Amino acid sequence: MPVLPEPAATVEKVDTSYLETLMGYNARRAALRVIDLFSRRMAVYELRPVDFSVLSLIGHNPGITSRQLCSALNILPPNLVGKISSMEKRALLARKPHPQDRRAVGLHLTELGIELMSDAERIALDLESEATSRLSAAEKKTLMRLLQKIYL
Amino acid sequence: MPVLPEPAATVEKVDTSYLETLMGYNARRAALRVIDLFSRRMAVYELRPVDFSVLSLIGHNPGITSRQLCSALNILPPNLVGKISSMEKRALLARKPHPQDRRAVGLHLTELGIELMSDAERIALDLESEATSRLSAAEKKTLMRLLQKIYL
DNA sequence: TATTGTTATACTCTATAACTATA
DNA sequence: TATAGTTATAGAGTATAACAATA
Repeated sequence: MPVLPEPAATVEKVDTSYLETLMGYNARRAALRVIDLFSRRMAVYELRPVDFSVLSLIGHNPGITSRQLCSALNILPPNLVGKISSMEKRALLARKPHPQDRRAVGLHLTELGIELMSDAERIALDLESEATSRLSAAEKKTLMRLLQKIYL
Repeated sequence: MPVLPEPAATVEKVDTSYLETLMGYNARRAALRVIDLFSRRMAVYELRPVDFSVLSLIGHNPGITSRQLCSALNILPPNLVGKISSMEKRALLARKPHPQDRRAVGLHLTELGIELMSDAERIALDLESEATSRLSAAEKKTLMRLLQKIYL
């Protein structure tokens, strides 16, 4: 009977089953997948995911302040400043004096901003259904609801 | 009859309902929530989420190569080099010559690495159940399955 | 020729401290 | 004294190009 050589430690197929039991791992991988697709599709509009969220919230909440945006989107004020001024330079949004508080600034979409977001929201809808193409309508609804139970 | 002044555009409560219809938004917010918790709990071990994934895959796949790690975790080779050498300096992992391919390096956990990951995986389990405390066991299982249908 | 691992490097994202003007 | 917005800056994450050694 021949003596088999000690098998060398090599990995044929990587076993990821443990990581796949962790919610953090699954949520991160899924989020990155959708966001990568989003970034590629929105590149023509030069809108990153957070830019899109900011413009969308301004569009649906005319007069919203920077502070309110930061709270709603969980971003820090210093990191919003550059985005706002950049999008103001692109004439996508306008800053107006806040009627009650002279420290604050009310944010509004311009006509150009409204048009761009109209296109962008249509693109977003397409890319979302592409990213979730393997889920049924009921599964999508369930997934959204369960995700919101985590972060809301 | 008094003429009411034109109401100023101020936002009382921010309406986020549109964003909450987007999978990308929900997945990103939920992932960031779990990962923030993870980062804070793992700070004592100086393990970031990706470091944990790397050590975990090495632990469950002794002899795995950098290239295999990059493919499995969707990270780029140049961004793994620093992590590997840093964790080698901390004596958490060892690099051994690959038995068949002299270009490659097989990665293995040290005794110290095994002990640290044993603790870390226990912490991870705790923090995961904290992050998903509002979900039933069945909901957790469903959520994992649906997330995997997006990225796997 | 193609692949593994690596260096250098640039760009983006995120975080903290400190300032100003208003409340 | 506290808050809205801002500046400066440091650190972490992510991307591409190019190289040496080996397949």
